[in-house]
Amino acid sequence: MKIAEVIINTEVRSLDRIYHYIVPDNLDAEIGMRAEVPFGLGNRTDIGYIVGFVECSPFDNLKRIKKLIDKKPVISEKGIELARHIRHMCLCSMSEAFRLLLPPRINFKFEKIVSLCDYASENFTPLQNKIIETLKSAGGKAELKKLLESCGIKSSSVVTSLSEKGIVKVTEKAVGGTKEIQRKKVFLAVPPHQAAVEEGLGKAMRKALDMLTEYDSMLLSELIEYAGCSAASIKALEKKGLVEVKDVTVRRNPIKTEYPASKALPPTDEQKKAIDDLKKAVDIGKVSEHLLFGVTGSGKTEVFLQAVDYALSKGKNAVILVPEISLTPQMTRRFAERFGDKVAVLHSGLSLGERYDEWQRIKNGEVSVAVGARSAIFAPFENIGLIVIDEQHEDTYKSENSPRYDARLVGRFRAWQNKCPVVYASATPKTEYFYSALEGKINLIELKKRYNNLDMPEVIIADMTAELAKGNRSVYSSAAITELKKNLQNGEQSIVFLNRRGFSTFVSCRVCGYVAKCPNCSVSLTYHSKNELLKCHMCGYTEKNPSVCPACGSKYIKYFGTGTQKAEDELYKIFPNISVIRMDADTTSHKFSHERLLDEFNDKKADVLLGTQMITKGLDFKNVTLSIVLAADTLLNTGSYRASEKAFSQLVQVCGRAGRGSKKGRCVIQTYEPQNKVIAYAAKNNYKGFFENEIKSRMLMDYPPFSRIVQILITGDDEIKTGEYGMRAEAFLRNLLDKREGLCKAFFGLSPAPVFKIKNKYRYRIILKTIWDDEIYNVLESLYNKHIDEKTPFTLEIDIDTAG
DNA sequence: AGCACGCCGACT
DNA sequence: GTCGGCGTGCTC
Repeated sequence: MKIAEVIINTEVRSLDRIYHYIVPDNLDAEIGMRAEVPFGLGNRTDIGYIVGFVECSPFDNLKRIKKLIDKKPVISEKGIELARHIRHMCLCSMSEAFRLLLPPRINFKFEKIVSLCDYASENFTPLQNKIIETLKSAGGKAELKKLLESCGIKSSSVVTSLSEKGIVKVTEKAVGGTKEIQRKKVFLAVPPHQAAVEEGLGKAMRKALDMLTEYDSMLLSELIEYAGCSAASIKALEKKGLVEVKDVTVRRNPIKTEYPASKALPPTDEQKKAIDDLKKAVDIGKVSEHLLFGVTGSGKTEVFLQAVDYALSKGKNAVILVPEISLTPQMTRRFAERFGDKVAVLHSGLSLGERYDEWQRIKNGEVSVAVGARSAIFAPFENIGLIVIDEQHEDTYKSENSPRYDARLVGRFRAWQNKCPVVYASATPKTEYFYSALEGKINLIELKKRYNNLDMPEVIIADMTAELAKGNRSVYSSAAITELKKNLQNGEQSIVFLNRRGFSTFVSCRVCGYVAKCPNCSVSLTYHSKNELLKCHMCGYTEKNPSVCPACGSKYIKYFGTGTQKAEDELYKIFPNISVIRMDADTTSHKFSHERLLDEFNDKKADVLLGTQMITKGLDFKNVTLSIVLAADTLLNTGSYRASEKAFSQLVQVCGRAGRGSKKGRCVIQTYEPQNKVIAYAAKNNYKGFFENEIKSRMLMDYPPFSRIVQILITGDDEIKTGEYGMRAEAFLRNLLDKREGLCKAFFGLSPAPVFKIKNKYRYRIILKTIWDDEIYNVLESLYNKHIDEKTPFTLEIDIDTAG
């Protein structure tokens, strides 16, 4: 008898184990297929993943698989092995891990439908009567959950009793699955000039219409959000015949395939060595790790392209990860130019249908290269010859929601499975990785020269304390102003970069000190000038910007902080004729506005591009010769042990934006701390100097890679009870650690998390520092399993700083 | 989670 | 007695 080992697809962690099912003779079950199986006392139908077969089972009364969902396995055996690995590393369930390996929404659920049968009148209990009456008024059919809800009944035993008597019938219906999502889209129904002169519209309607004129068509939900109007306003516009609302399937073409084919460029000596190293690693048929350490503009992409080309020539596939693909269309473009329709693109900007299609193309072997963001590391290739992780220092490689996997570590595991090389590339590698490279655990490949031997930009550090002493109270240093003036005269473009952290815009009252705070989270609300709203960055709560102080009634309530807005205003004050494009969360909330603003800047429609983090990412403007960093010190001192590393990499990145064309670039870094070592090393683009300094301080402070930092986050609705549960978890953990001498180096017991309340949940944390050893995973697994077993109303999340 | 089983108070 | 609420324990 053939017995299948099955993992039930469920959110419930306590069901995360193998169940045995008899495979009926007529079914061709294979490992990696999904099946419909009866589960639980009521034998409800659930989806199960077949992960193996056994000859006999210690359980009697095995149930039988009902039917197979897939004709071919959706997950390979290597995929199952990968899921097990993810489960261990991320402390998640198998079905959560499987979800990462599959396109979104391919699984569905079964709903129970109750339908009324013909029956002879009987004496019914009041509740039974209520059910029958409700069913009658619903047309004889209703979904079980909704039926019980509308009758105000909590247990389903009444329905069971009716079903046993044959008065109702309970059936199952599959719901969900890979259906395209239909969304409402608003189109302009009249020519733009007519829309512009249309009269008799309210303020909200006018704004919505103007916005629509600008973009031609927008999703209804987006239009409502960005125009700050209501659905009623749009309805009114529709009634007037000015706009049309249609249902559309959201779909965009991921790659415009008409790119002209590109050929391999002749590599420089350094590039050639790098390419040869990787080719050898592909040939050797063993797992290997490489750190491609190359300054900006050293031609790393060309190295990837030629190494990938080689892997493909050996009949293998390749995976290329970029930090955030919607910000780096260049990468997709260059791969599409070189490999044409052999490339699949995967990222969050794709519609469900597109993602499903791309996944299928990979699975069916129609493509051999996958380029994408974090989740593309799960591209369902069977035979990988090369994995590339570009800009490997970026935080986006670690997932922020559960399962919190690190794509770099997943890449390493897949490289091990596929016996192939994995390449981490960066101009400013993560400290742990560079350390590993120096230790010889990772092969270090250096690209020291910039392509075409471009000079690195000249960097000026402006001491803002001295500026202040000289009486300059402006946001801009005199050096910045001088350099900007030069650029304006020469018709060259400039970039002004602000760190979001130093420039938040919260609203407060000058009279009583009231600060607008989120009612659900312990953070201040942020002001958005676009739609005059206050928004919470944690939970998305919004309210109207108050005109008088809600606490004291004063009119002197203003938004605070020198935001991007202020930096822009000051530019206009100093240079009245300057044209500036401002890019921040405020001006780019619309999906396409980001690309549009960048295109405008690229077309030289503005002198200055001013913005936050988002303007530093992989942009390549040839005419930019000056970049200015405001308040560089706010990048430091963030309290995280990774602050220096992050600040360094951002400063280097901003400097690198200047002088990518034929002209030499300049960069002005403004700071109140001009003697700061991190800034000094960044100014000289001296990574190795920075690294030496950083690794010493990491060793001194016992931070990674010399230790592991673990954070345990406990959240719950009730402030006191959550704290109490946290104390119990802490005691349990301490006990576990006591049994393993030498594992834990430091234990910081339960304390409120930095943001104590998010979405009305109270948050506590425990932090530990342990030795660099995998044993900690076992300890945390025990803690986690105990938490699951206890079935409390609290959540316990564990974050192991795995990078390294 | 979802479902059954079993215990117990309320109500005919 | 019977109905139905609620706590407990299991799911191959």
